[in-house]
Amino acid sequence: MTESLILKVAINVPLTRIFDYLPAEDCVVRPRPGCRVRVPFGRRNQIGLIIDTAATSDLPHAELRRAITVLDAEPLFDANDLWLVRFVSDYYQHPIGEVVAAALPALLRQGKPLLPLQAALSLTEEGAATDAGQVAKRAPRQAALLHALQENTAVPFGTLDQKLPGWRTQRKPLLDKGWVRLEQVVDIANDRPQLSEPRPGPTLNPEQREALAALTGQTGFRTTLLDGVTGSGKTEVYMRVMQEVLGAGRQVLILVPEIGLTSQFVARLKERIGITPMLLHSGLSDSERLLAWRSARSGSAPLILGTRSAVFVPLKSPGLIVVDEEHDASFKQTEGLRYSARDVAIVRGKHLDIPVILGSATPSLECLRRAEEGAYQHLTLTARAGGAVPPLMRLIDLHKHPLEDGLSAPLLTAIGDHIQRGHQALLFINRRGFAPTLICAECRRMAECSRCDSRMTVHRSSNKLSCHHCGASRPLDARCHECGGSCVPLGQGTERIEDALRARFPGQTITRIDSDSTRLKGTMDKAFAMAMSGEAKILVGTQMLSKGHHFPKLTLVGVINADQGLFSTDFRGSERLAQSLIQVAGRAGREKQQGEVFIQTAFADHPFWKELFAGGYHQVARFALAEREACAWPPYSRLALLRAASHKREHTWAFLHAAAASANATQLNGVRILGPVSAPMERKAGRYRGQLLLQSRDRRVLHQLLDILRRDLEGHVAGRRVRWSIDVDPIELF
DNA sequence: AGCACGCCGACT
DNA sequence: GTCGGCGTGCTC
Repeated sequence: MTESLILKVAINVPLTRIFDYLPAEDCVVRPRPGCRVRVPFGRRNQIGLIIDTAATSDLPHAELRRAITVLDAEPLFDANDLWLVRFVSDYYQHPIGEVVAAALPALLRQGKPLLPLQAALSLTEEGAATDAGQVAKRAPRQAALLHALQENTAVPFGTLDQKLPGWRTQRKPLLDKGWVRLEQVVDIANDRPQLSEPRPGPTLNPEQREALAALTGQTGFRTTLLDGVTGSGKTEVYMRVMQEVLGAGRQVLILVPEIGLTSQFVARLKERIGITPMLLHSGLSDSERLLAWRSARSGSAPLILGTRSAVFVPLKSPGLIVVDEEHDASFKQTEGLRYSARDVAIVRGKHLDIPVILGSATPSLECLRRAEEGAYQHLTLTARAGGAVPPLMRLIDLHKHPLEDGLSAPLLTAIGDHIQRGHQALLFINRRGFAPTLICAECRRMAECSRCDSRMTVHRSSNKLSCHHCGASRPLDARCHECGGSCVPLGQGTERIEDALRARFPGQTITRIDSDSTRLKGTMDKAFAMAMSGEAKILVGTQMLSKGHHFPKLTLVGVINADQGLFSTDFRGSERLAQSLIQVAGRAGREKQQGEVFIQTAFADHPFWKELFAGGYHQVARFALAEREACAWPPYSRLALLRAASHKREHTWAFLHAAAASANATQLNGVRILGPVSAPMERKAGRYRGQLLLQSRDRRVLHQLLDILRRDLEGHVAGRRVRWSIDVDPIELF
């Protein structure tokens, strides 16, 4: 009889192909799609995932090798999960094996069992026949162990540790007597959800009630954009919808941009819904991650809260996906598999036929546009809960108010006022370190990174120059390398602003929060605790401070420098700037106190400010959308970016020209091929970088081109000398 | 990615 | 005479 079963296996290698195998010889476990298999691959063994089974292979039978073993009795991924893996691989032009790897916890990737085996002890027949009472006279502790084993077939070591501390010393004697034997049992981990008493929620305002009404009773797929200003009670609306879904016995998956935002969400869910969500993020150990993944898959976790990669977690009975802070760039992975968790969530929701809710105070233009088209349900919350008033925003024109150490007089006065009233002030500056660069006072040469086309940042706490692009660092130059002149720091960073504030507000507690000050474990929690309690009077920080956190005593926000955002080379510049300003402004004054926001700019007559002050974020968004439509930028077109980097500039260019030629040769209508061009910071970490931008109004044509282009490039010799990647729906163009 | 094969430079 | 450099090729 001819062999008829072929396994289509995804292997974690950067190859687009799926590999065909014959089933293992000793087919104890039936190989089914979604199960892992150990297979011979080249000269080594690899763990792969069976994506599909088939009757035939494109390869002659003789060239197929046989799988070694099937590792899972039950598939890890069901048909829907496998569909998603394939979709993501196709859409993002990424090897399917690497997509599987992104979707699996590390331990499963390494071939560990889904349910870990635990060492256990059980009685032998001899042991069972032994009279424990007799033994107790001479060896009471041995008898106690025998007794503990009496009831069960096999008792895991962990259980014995709890029931009979010190039992381990009796293990060897009993083994020697042949009364007990060692076994391996499946560890039935305690993955029941932690339940607590839910607290009733606040009374909803009319807008919230309306939003809730539009969301309830809906089980099929629909994407809803919940567009609500900071403090409008979006979370309360989510939670009511979640309660409904959970009540129907289905699971809820919540995605948040960063680990830092999970803890407060956890607290609220625990309090309001009475379920401690299962966490799934990069801060977990491998075994914690596996546990969380497993309970999502088995359905024992009703509520799963995770960051980006949690979008792939298998769910037994999915009922709802919520993406909080939908606009946040962290949802897009910027290396390797460059997926957008928000977009994958929507596609997954559609495939599973369940609702997806996207929440934001500053929705991405992509989502606003989809809502405008009617593709998404658009629900708006404009009223702040508890009658809070929106913060007062004002511009400080730096031509009228010169800077002293980065701070203008009106801002300094405001800081003084607010802290005198017992409130807090937050100074926002998107540059960590002491100063953006070091300059020679004589010849005006700036300290440059030797591996990148960039300046090095001055860090005073460590007395070093460091490059924020490649991580290189060296001691501060005392004298200019060129002319021997003395060097001075140029510009402002968080450290320098902190220093300036200390000099001006002596005796006040000032806390700096950026990735340098919070690097040590525990320092971040401590800094945030000081900020929350109001103990710290002045907070200085980067983006880190602006996301999600609620500081009850904060009434003043100062934006030190908004101008880099005004002249961004990226077409998303104004969207980004508006988002980060609104997000940071949202930190000011939540309860009864009205907040104030001061923005320092040297370009007070830039049209951006007129839009922002006239109509807030949504006005900026309207203008930006009109601009994008005129230039056919997303969301009015789709983009894909081919990036390349190599140590030799000519290799990068040769590759990109070959790529452009290949793209042109497809003769596909409706795709614009822009470039190749070099990246604005051409050299980074010693590599010369360049790119080719592909743009089309028709997603399908763009993908047709990408399919061809990728295949061409994979076979091209020029591709072997460079690092290249395709970024579908890039969010950073340069 | 890994791993082997292969063909040219400085060393026990 | 070899050890080892990384270019090239291949993985069902």
